[in-house]
Amino acid sequence: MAENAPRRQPTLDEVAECAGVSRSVASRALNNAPHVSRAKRAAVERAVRQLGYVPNSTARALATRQTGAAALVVSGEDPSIFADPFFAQVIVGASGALEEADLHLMLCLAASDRGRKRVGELLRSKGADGVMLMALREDDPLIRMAEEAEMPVVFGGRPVGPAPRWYVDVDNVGGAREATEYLVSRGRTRVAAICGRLDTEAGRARYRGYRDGLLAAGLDPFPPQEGDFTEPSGAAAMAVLLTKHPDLDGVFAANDNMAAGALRTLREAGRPVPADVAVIGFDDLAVARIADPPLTTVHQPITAFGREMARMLVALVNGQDPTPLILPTRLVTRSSA
Amino acid sequence: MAENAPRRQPTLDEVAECAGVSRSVASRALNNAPHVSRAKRAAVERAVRQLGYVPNSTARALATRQTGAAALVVSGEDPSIFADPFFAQVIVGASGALEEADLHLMLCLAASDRGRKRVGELLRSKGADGVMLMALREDDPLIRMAEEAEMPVVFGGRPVGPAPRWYVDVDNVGGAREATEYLVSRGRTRVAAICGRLDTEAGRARYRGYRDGLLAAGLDPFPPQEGDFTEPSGAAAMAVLLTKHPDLDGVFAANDNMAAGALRTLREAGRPVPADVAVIGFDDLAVARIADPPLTTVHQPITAFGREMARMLVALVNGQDPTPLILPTRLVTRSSA
DNA sequence: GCTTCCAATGGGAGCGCTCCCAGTACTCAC
DNA sequence: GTGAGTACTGGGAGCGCTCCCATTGGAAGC
Repeated sequence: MAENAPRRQPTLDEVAECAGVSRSVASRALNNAPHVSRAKRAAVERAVRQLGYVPNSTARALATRQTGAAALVVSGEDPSIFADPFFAQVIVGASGALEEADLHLMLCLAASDRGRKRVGELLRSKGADGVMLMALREDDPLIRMAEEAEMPVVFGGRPVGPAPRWYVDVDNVGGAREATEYLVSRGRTRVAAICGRLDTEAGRARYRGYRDGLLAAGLDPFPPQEGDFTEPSGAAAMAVLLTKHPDLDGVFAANDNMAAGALRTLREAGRPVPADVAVIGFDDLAVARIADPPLTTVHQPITAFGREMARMLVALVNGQDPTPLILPTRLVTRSSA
Repeated sequence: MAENAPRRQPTLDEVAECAGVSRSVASRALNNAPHVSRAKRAAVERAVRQLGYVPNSTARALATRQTGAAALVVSGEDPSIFADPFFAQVIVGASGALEEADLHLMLCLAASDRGRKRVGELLRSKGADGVMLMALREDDPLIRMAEEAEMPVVFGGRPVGPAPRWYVDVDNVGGAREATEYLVSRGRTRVAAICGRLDTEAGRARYRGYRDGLLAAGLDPFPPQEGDFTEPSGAAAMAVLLTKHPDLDGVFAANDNMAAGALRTLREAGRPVPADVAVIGFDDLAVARIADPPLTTVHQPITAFGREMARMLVALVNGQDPTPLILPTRLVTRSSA
């Protein structure tokens, strides 16, 4: 009669019985722990194979107080922020590093009150062993949540305000400065900036780098023309700049999406790039290569960024105390500047 | 002395004690179950607030045999497949639907033997309540794993071979056919195809649609020029086509990435688009709008695709038996054709 | 031959929650 | 006043695993 019952997954007890050992021995054998004789170890392995046993991860999690999962939280005011290919690359890197540590990846788009509330509960209910936080804005409620969670937290990109204990970031200031200096070195003197959201640290830092670069060359920085890191916002910002400063001859955009938008606006306005206006981006996403003309841009190692963030979290979960990391950028010259 | 101990999260027992009720009553109150007096319900709520109690999700999962998580598995031979912005949009949709059902999202890039093995273990160890499978190739080992997992499985896009019981797909044949017919209606008579991987159902179906469209118009289909859905592969395929069939006047690319690549090759070859060669894509990703000229393409509702996939899985998890779903496509005309 | 020591063993107590079920108290109809 | 019915209540048995610890038996040392 049990024959037709929906066959449950076998349990450790059944494996132990089948192997003629106690549950303890079976458990130790399974976890490659010492104090198991060769013979019994073999017997357990046989039983595992015979019964098709796989340990129940939930039960294990309860007993060990470790879930075997890490959460990657992407903040934002609406989920479409995640459509930026930047995040996909981060995930590729993070996923690889987590795989090495045998952790699963939980992805949380915290882009609504509901979403943020769920993240809070995930953290407080010990639903993951640690968290990676990205795309935080100034006074982001997630910052508090993370602090209150008694759980390792790694910031992917410093938040606005005091630097957290553990983070991975990119040299935003340096990269932006290098880009601007490059523009200047190519003879541009009226270089405007399409900057990213100024309620993010990346947005601010890149504008600072731009400003530093111009000041160092004795040129006047333009006031920030703010976009939100999307292509349309870049196109719009470029249009405004063209009206306000028709004589500009260079543009630093705080990311490639906005640079692509700027390119579009310039094309529509009949301002040839780079002959008339030089454009430079930031990120070195696929769009930089596809754009017409191909974008000169500040490359940042996005996959490495994700990887290092995950590695830092793994270290934290293992009780270590890693140090913050700032990844270098590098200028990639193509045709737009 | 307990004062200085690292304060553990309070447990249900402590909440119960603090509220002066039994654990059972506290549990019922927490889950809004019946058979709890107003007074005790209030007492429990007060205790919860006072102690800052949050139920431990692992313990709950063990007791209920439900993890509260759904896995999204992206197959592929290397993780970079995930860099395709297509997946990000799917995730936005899926994430929203899962949020409604209060499920968390586990993301698995099964792009190595190790990765696939981990997915297998996730499924068999009951690490999630259900799975969504995407980007499967012919004879993909994940198909078997999914079958063997005693867990709801939804396919995002039919796999090559017999249709699974539950899937969400897009009308690939119809969309490709409409695109091709559009090209023909605009007077193109020598229309080539840059098709996607032919070991995926989407790749095959779109080629079929292309072929059907040409045959219906009494024109000869070109043999498939295969790419792998990436921009460089599209550029390469276009180069080959240009050599083999210099007289072509239209190209149907099986996705926007490859269409963008084709555009690049055509530009470099000095073949104006669409004057000389008309190009049409598939997906309607951001790149289609950014491309120069902006791509005419087959729009598919990607976010809805993700959402419906997740909803189907939720229905399955709730014991319902949803029916497969095929989403419509729609031609979006811009300038490339 | 008798301690000493240690690898191997298995019983049992959790981990923190849900849920069955027996028991209690109370209302209401007759 | 009695019995049936009903809304609460809390004890206890799991869910499937890990891990502490007391126990055992054989090898090693004298």
